[in-house]
Amino acid sequence: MHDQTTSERILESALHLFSTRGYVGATTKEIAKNAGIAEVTLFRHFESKKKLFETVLNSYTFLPDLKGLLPQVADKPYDEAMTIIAERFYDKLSVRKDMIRLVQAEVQRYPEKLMGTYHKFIHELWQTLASYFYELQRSGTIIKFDPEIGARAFLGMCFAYFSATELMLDRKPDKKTREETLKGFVNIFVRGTTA
Amino acid sequence: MHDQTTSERILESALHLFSTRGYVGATTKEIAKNAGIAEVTLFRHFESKKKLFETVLNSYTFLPDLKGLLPQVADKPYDEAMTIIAERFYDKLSVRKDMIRLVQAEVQRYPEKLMGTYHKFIHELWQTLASYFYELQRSGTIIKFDPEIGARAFLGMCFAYFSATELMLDRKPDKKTREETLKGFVNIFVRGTTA
DNA sequence: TTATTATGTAAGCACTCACTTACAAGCCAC
DNA sequence: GTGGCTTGTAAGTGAGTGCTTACATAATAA
Repeated sequence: MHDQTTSERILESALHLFSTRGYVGATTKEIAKNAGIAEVTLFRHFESKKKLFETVLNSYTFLPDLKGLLPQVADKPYDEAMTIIAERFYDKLSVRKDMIRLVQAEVQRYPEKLMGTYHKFIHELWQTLASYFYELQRSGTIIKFDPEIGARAFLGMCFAYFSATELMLDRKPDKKTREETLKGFVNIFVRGTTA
Repeated sequence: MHDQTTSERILESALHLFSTRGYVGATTKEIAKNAGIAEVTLFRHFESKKKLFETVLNSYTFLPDLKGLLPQVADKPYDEAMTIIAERFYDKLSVRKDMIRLVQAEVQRYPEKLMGTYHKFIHELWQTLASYFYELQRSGTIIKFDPEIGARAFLGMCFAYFSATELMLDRKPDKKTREETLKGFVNIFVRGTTA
């Protein structure tokens, strides 16, 4: 009947409700109901709402890692590689939509914990793409510029596009529109950086 | 003693607390205390917390308008104009930080109202910058590309930079770092679009 | 069978929060 | 001064909300 454990179902339900209603706005009763269990069962698995929230934070990541992606595109032409990066980055953000919303909404309330992991992840993202740029600069494929600023620029426009469409307006653009927009971003960026 | 009216003080306090604690997390008691008035006075000015919230939403804008800025830079060289736009855009976002946080956090709760205004404002932003690009394309200064996608790309990287530094990490970068980063964005974008 | 474990139902407790009511005090116009 | 107008203090109400306790039920393991 259930292929997930009760704890997993609670965590999933909690992530979704925390992300849409916020920490204070999500009630334990509703989290339980959404998970298909009784409220008291929730407290048998997690000693308090606060602990449940912290477990959610530790159970899911909210940013994609590019590390696994880069080796796959390293030997492709520059513009093709950047297109793949843009689309995969957007896809992975999309899958983690709930978690991203949660972090954005609660970063004010839990600065130590959230900002710590946020900082770590985002820094790694930039560094990874920056190191790719650095290689291309050494091989003379692209011009010299601060690789980290370049990485921020590129990931920034992709993130802002994701944020505007899926986080704020909350309607996914159709595949074609999305591909054309990202391709437009890539074209400008690639033209602006190719040697 | 007070150069603002009581209602204005309440609205200001409410904006700040709604934006940092969220709608549910901000209590009327704390809003009143922060405004330096008694809680009951708050309810004499606003019939409910919900009405107060809606009044806050209607009292402040959260996105800068570029319309006033463009005429001032229209006759400057392209790269110089874009630098000014980037910096002013960032500045104005920075001033409206509270309101932006509020919109991001509560867009899930008040989709009709917030998404309506959000959509309207951001669309106008894009359109304004896009029309500037369109002019430059006609005069042959920059290459042909979808002006709206270009506008989204440029404003997107600026917004993402603002969001990462001031909304999430919550520490303003020093002026020099900020200027260098934005200049780096502009360089890539301008090189990528100049004819 | 018997004991253990995971879950459900039901009731309730302590607390907070939005909001109200009643009354007093200061201020300003006339 | 008198009468409005605004604000403050104090007390309270009713509806959640996190969390607990007590007891029953079903499945599983010994």
